[in-house]
Amino acid sequence: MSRSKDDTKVEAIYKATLALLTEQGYTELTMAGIADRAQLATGTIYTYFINKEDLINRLFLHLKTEKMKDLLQVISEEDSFFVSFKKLWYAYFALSFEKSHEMKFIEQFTYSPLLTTETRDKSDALLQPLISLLEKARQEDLIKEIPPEIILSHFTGSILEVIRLFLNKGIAPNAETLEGCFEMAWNSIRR
Amino acid sequence: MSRSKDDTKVEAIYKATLALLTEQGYTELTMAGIADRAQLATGTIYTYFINKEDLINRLFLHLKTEKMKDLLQVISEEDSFFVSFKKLWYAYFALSFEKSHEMKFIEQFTYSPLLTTETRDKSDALLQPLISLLEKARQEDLIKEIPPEIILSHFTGSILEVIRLFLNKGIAPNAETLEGCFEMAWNSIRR
DNA sequence: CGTATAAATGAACTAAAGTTCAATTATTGA
DNA sequence: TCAATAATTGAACTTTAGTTCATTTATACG
Repeated sequence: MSRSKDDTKVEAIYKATLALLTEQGYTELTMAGIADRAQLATGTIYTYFINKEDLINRLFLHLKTEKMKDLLQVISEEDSFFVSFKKLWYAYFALSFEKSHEMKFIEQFTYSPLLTTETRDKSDALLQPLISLLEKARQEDLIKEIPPEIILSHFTGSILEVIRLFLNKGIAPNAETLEGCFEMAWNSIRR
Repeated sequence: MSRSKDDTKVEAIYKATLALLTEQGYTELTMAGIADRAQLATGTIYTYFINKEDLINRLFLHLKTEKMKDLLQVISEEDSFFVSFKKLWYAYFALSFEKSHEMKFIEQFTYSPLLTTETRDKSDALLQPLISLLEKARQEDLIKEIPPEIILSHFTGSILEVIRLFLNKGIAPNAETLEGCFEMAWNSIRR
């Protein structure tokens, strides 16, 4: 079996897992169900994943990696810090709506005991580009003197929680509200 | 059996559930384990709770109610909005450290599919005093023109995420960092 | 006291889900 | 073409956990 075929199966399993998880939640997520949805036999999953835990951990890293890639794509070296920040903030918001299932999955498992410490470490490492961006801004005295990790948590926390609120109510924010939210974010770190 | 005895048992079950959940996570949380920890027979739990789902839902509401009571205790009518806000913010932070297990439980289930819509509605209703406080500040033009629910999400999100960071690293923030975090919060909503 | 009511017990029942593996099918490359 | 290797299948196995209920124990009260 060729490399690309492997990826197809893995992708199908990922897709099925994500779909079932967002439709029914973790308690209802069964290996049989995943296999069924991915149009495979139950046993086939075990050719690609050690067990259910391995599947969840690898899917988590896969989605988080994709998310960070999507996010970092919107900024370029020439941009000022403010422009980068604004672009990233809006991209994060837009992404959360476009890929709400993926985002919900990441959220749901970020602090779940199902993730191994290895997954958690790898996941943290993905944030490095954002940490660096904040560190540079700190050196240039553009933002407050607070550890970048804390600033980052402050943001991801606030953005995600607001997004959860919208997703929960099944509505999208209007441009005005969105701008208001961005201002809250910017004012919280600007010097 | 008298009323107070009932409460003792229910409390014991709550306590055992919380302990096991924070020690091992939901997947390892069994009714037998809870009973064992609470020094009861498995069947006894079913005298007080319909089933596992009911137990989780009621424990969630119980903890959330307690948390809100603790929080609202720190403010009084005479306080200015800024003072109320600052008191609440610091109280929230302190509470999260003192009762980190309770907070982690609330967090873990806030967006979990295990909660019924009824629980979710009752839980939302508990936030009403805080919503009112923000609405009043809005009318007095002390804060930005953003829906109070969004402001509230923005806060709980950012505070909790920063707290998670500290709890995860096993460290407590120093006074300086704490003050910095509070300023971030205040600056994000002040007019 | 003694009877009625309620609570507690924990072994047994039931159901379900993760995992395995012998048999089958597909792919590879000489 | 055809053996060797790899992938797929899905029924069977195993384990585990939620729930029930007949029995025992405790409590309430006339």
